[in-house]
Amino acid sequence: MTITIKDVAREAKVSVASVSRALNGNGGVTAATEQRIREVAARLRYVPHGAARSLITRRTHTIGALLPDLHGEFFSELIRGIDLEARSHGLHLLVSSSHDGADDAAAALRAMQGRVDGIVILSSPGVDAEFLEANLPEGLPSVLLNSDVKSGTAAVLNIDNFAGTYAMVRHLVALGHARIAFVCGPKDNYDARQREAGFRAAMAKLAPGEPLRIVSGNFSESSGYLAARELLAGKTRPQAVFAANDMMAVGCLQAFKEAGLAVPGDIALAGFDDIPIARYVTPPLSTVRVRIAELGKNAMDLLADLMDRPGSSAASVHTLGCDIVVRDSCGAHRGGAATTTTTTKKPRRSSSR
Amino acid sequence: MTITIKDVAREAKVSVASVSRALNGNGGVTAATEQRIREVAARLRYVPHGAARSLITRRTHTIGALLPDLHGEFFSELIRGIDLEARSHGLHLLVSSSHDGADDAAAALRAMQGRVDGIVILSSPGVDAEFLEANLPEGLPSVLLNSDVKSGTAAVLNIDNFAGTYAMVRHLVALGHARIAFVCGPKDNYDARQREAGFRAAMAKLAPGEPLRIVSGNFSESSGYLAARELLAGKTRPQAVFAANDMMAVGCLQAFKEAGLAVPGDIALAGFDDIPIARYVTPPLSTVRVRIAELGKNAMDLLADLMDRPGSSAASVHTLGCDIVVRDSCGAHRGGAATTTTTTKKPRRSSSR
DNA sequence: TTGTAGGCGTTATCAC
DNA sequence: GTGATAACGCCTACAA
Repeated sequence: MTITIKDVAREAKVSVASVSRALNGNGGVTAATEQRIREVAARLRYVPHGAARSLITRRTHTIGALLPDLHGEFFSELIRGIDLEARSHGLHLLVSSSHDGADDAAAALRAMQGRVDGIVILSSPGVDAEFLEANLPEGLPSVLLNSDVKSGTAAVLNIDNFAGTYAMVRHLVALGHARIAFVCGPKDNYDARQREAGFRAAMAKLAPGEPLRIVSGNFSESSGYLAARELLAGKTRPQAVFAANDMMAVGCLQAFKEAGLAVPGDIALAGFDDIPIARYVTPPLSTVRVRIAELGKNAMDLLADLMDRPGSSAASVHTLGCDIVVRDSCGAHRGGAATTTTTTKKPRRSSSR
Repeated sequence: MTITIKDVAREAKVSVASVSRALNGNGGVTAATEQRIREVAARLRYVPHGAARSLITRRTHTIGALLPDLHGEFFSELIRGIDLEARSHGLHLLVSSSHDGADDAAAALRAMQGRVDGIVILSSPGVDAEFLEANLPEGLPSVLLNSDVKSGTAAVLNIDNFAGTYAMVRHLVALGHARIAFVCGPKDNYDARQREAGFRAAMAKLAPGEPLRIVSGNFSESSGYLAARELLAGKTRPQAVFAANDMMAVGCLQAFKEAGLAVPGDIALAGFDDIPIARYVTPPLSTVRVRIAELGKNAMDLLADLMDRPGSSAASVHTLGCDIVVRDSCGAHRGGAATTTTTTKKPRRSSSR
């Protein structure tokens, strides 16, 4: 059937050991024999069997990505970023999406055993500290994304949701909008919680007198639509609405249009994520840009780092900053974009935040 | 280090054979011992080593996906579709994107040897019949997507670009637009070629007298913008513009707006793909919907089929139909949407088209 | 029912 | 420089 190293050895009249040496360029073989072996191998279209090689080498040259779902811009961009960087490290990518919560994720994690050299895990409701404690294979280098678990063994990389939200509120306030309402995301989502916290902190500091107006959504367009209707039904209409993600902002936009409100004339609007659609709605949506592909790239780099020096339980926390991108939806087109810098916190396990 | 079947065997005071039997549920082991073994395995957090198991089992429970790139809606939706169906077959997904052409793809294909049970290949310029002949591991079940190569060993699955374009032209003509211009895609892209062919055929049949107006683009938004400017610069302005994909249509839309033209009042516009953005531009874009996730699902099903009965060189050609979705950009909102049916051609290797 | 042993395809460690 | 041969972790005859 499929041809093995033995076939090459027989054909080239050498031992399998020599074939291995020649093909792996480890030296210890004459240029002449190496040449001959390479020719035979090429002629026979010999390709080493990955699993067999991994077994003895203890390396798969593959990293795993465990995601809750593959739906939407965020995930595809993230995978793209990871993949791009993985390639440049000479690594392959095994993706696994767990739709059905923690059990599913646990199974996926098990299946990765012996198939990957490291793993990137995007946190999701069921995937918390104790889950990882129980299911993460020991000694497997891993990077946690958008998670508040402080793992002793994994590196953690987060988006700076807090600073991003804060910056956007500052921008809105600077534009003269003090009565800002917030459409928050699902409570069990880490990013959503951070964004809401950022909003609360920013309002407390930047618009101290204003009563907090927060309505709940679930990151979906329709939930944004509903939230906007709820806001519009209130007695005092907000001057600006800040949605915790772009899709909800798009939903708000729809509701505003239906209500005959001009954006930003009658009401300003801002989102979070900067998904491609944000640029194409009318008016173009001001938002907080998350450089998702870069997040993936950084995660991969972090992982590669962990993989290079195994055992070094470099549990570290990193944060990727985000910019605010000003378009038309919150009025007063301005040039600059505030940028949150990327920071890295070293091992300190204290609960500093 | 990582714990193996031997550790479980020792701890449970049985042989490795019994552990294997117990854990794989093959029977031939007392309920009592199985119970004990399972407990020990759970306590030790034993997880079989994938590579080792694959080596003897000859199965990896993994399929590979070879894509030219991971950028854009199309790829992410495709992966999603594949992944979803792969999961339901109990298979994992190894993605590999080859950015640098054929050599890159060849390397990726080699690396998959022994790591996957089957493979889905999305065609790209360098990946043609002879490439596959040379690089596709023999006996590895494979499905080709959007490709015109008639492989003897692989199943082929295509979008019905031809019928989709044809249907859209019919719709435009029915709306009273006879002077339809076409913005085509890159010449080295299979889908692009098919769409142009569909347009030519449709125009010849449905608007016989009209001179053909075709300008070239490359599927990018900016190329669409440029193409529209070129069209507008001509002596007679077209009544409708049909872009070979949505991103180019979006570019056209921008150009029309800048030229002070109302869509669809002054000029109608249609695209192809139905990417999410299509719904959010103003006016919403009429387009030909490609059910990309379904394409991925079907590809996976085809592959699973091939994997089930190995050796059966069931080279077959399948086509996935597409609908036209009518929004506001081409005038006269109508309800229904023409649908191209999904067809399957059996083994016939003749060049029927 | 259970254990022993051989082999999957490769690399690594020895001898020669 | 080259060739046996022992791992790597697992499954599966075959024997007990």
